[in-house]
Amino acid sequence: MADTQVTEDNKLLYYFKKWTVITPEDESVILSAFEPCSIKKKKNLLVSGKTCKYIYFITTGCLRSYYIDSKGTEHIYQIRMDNSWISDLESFFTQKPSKYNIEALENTQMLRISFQRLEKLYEEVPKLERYFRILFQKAYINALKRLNANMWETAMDRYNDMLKEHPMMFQRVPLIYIASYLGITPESLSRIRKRI
Amino acid sequence: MADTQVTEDNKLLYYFKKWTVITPEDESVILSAFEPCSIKKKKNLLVSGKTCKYIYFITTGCLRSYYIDSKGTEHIYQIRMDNSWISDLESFFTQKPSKYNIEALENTQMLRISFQRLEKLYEEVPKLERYFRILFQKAYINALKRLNANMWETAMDRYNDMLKEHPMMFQRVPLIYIASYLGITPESLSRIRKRI
DNA sequence: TCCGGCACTTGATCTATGTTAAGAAATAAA
DNA sequence: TTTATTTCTTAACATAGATCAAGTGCCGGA
Repeated sequence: MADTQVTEDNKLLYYFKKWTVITPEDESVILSAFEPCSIKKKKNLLVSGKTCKYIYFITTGCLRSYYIDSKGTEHIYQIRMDNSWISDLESFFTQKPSKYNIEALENTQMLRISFQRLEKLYEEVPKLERYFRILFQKAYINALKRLNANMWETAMDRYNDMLKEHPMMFQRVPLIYIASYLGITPESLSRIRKRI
Repeated sequence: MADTQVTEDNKLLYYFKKWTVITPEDESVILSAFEPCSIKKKKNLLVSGKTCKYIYFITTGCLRSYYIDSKGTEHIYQIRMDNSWISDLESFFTQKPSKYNIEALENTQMLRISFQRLEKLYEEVPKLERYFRILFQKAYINALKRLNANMWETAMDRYNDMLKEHPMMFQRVPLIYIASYLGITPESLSRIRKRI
């Protein structure tokens, strides 16, 4: 178990170090700010109406975030797997109730940090502002790409792009969720797959 | 003219100060890093194939960024007016050729900073990392909202949302551009407007 | 090991939006 | 003021993807 712990922590630091300089002293400050947590498959990490208290770095596992529209239909806007972040950022940063749900698609291990603790951590390790600045820059650019694809490309093109860029997802995530993430119905996705 | 200059600069600093602490010494460092520039209506700030060398803070004016698909159709992904930033961030941060064009819809005044100069400025005024971290956080959240709206709401709902959130745009931007920004054709927008 | 529900597929029909084409209104240019 | 160009509207028709409905296969829990 102790060994597993170390591996998880190293991956978090590994990503921090990709974009900013972290001293050995910073490392222990950072590690102590995050707390490990885990969730079983099909359980909820966040429920609509509650405030999102944490951002989570997924060490291993898979989660989806979605909202339920006025007709009761679920719409998935994120699917995240190992070594990425998940949260409802709007709720997290405003500390107001969320419209979204986050559910585990697999048993999942994470490292989490609360809003207050993160604000304190930015003061203790200002270099982290740089890491998160670059993280959000990239996330923003990706969101715009996905937006363009959804507005101007066919569902089939989006499906093929996803096959190329996230082949692992098709191994681990049911097609009904991938369909919703692509902005189409499971029936349409099924027809698209038949055509190939 | 000198007076105009001061007003412009104050607005830039005003936005920086909203989210981070800027000392008087920092102020002059920041102001000297940005260079004023302007562009006439219908002229291009960025042409597809060229690398985007600057990010621009619009002091007054209006610009659109768009790309041209394989069929030759223009698709607008950003319309920006006074006191906001415009650039092709992907090209800017990677310093590789852009797929996008940026064109002035009005005579526009801006403050610009190059990639190298911005990197240097981050070192001179590390607090700016915080400002841009928060800026990109918000931009990312907005991009996801726009994505959700485009995937799951009707064109009419998106039009009404835009009327509410950006009423000024309808005064200053032709409907053909707003239609493209909303992800529909001018004909569809025209029909939507007739129904109201 | 059997059952019940979830995941996936297929077909028929429907609908929002796109496409094509044309003309009116508004704005810019001459 | 006249002309040219861009913006906006309207109508007829086309289509991608949604909806509704039904059926198959599979996995996990009693």
